[in-house]
Amino acid sequence: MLRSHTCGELGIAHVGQSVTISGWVQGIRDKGSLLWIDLRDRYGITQVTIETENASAEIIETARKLGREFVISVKGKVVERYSKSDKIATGAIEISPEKINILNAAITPPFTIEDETDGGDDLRMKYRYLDLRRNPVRKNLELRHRIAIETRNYLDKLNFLEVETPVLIKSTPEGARDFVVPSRMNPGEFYALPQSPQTFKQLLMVGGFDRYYQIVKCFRDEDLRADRQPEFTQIDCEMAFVEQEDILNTFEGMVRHLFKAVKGIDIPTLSRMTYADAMKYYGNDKPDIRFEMKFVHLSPTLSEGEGANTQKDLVKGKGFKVFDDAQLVVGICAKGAAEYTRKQLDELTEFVKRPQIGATGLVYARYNTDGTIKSSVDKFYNEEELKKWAVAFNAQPGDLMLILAGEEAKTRKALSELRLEMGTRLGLRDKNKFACHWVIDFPLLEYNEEAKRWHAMHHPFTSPKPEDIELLDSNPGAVRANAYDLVINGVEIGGGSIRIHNKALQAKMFELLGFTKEDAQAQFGFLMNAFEFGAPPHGGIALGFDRLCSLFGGAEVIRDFIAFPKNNSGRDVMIDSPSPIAKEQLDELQISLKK
RNA sequence: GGAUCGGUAGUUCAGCUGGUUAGAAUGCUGCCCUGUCACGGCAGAGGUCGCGGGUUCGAGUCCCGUCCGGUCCGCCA
Repeated sequence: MLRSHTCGELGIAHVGQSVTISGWVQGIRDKGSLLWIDLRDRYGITQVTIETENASAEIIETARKLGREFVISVKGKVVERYSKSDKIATGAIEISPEKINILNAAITPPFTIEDETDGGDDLRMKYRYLDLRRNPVRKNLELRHRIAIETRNYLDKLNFLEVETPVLIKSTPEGARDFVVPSRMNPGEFYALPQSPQTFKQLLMVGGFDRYYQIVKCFRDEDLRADRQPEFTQIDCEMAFVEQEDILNTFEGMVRHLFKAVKGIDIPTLSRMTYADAMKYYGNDKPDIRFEMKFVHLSPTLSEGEGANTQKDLVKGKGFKVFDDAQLVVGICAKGAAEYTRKQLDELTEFVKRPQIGATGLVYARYNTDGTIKSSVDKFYNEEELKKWAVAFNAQPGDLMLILAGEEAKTRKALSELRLEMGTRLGLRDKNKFACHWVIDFPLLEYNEEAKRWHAMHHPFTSPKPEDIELLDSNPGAVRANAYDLVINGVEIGGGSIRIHNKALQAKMFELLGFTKEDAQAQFGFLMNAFEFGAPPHGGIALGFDRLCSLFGGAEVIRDFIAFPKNNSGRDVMIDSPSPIAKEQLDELQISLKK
């Protein structure tokens, strides 16, 4: 060993001992006759002190040659410091060196290796191995490790087996785009990298492994985001002989265990919300319930029908065309925001009018602290009518009502964005506060306008609720699935379903999704065949591991919780991939490139 | 595929309405300094203003195109 101790463990108890420590030069402070070297490794920083009066010429010469990030080892005595530091764990001692070895010189790094680095994201990605030396990045990976260990601990105790599934699998038409891998031995044919081990874990259930899990890489060739990488990690789980309730309880237990074991936080029992309510009250299938600010409907909703409840209609027929023509008029009440200035309200209007949000405008009504109500539509609604709004919003003096109108789906989505924006502005989205819940009863199918056909909302193996099966032919969009999402702080952390384990029902699903019998057989015959050999009822869930880590770490970007992440364009700027391959390789694979 | 913000010293940024020699901080180099720990002091080096074209007497600044990066929409069963 090139060290007897790490740079983080020496303290006053070691004074007088002869030790060897190794690490990187964090910095040097040269005061002429006194010179300090901060030596850093994964575990901490230890100060090496050289008094030029007493030190050998060799040591002084070596020390003055050092630069940042040189790798050195220092043999010397632990001595108590003359002036101690309480900023670092080893601040009470320093090393008086007898010998300094330069193990490797280093050129000046392009950014500072400090907690608050001066490096931009791009540079840090290019020199990721330097970025990894920084405390914040290291701590994120330590957190990731801890979450993985605790996940395994929890699942192992419950008899789950970690089983590896193949990475070279088969491309399927459903879902995300596949990354594909050409097969040299099978010219013209391709493997696909798994979007998830979905079918394999179901086959493990058929194979009698009634409790499976895997912390596993998944691959999706879709456009990226701050919380999406082309390769990402899932905690993938499946159980046999269970119903939805069992899955929810088991993984609620896991989430609570992780919060307790990793962060020391006791999470209350997870609440549940139906998909329909999530959309109705939050305009979003993954509501952030750290704060209320539920949607308030000022006109009957589409599902309730035109004029179904005229008493509820507080806005129509007063000559305000925007509301009269709207399919939906819906708003939120921002507590205590009545004092928003014109400028702030204009900002909010601009916010909802951004093309990504897509609202055409924003109506506001201030419930002033003097009890009067001032709205942007006073021309159409008198004080008495506005008071009725306030009642509907349950608004108090000092509150601000924000209202959007328009086509239902678009308006809900826009108001959802506005709600989150207001939550942020009002400081209601504390990253140290965690609100976990289940969204259940997702629709089985959603209609894809572009492809003019039904798509599986979760995936094609999801079972419909038995009581809704009769609707499969008459009203496919109304069929609910035994599908559920785990949502934490408005982030979709996981999702799963009870699967179909019956060949006939699975065949029916494929038919609904527009597969011919032949296509279904060719793509998923192996699964349907397996179902004929005694498939147990089963279901499962998959949790986004990277997202879970970033959530625990209080970040929204998952990149810094991955040792070697890719950028927004799916590139690894450190190794510069993807990259062209040699003509010989292409030839061997029987691949020719389009010009 | 689309929206939007950015690209100026090794790095992070400033640079207004187009106008003299493009600045600051930090890092780097040299010298001084006996208790620093974001050490301090003095001096110095360091620039194809992403790239191409255009407007203009004159472009870091305006226009067009392009490349790269961030965030978002579409997409992500």
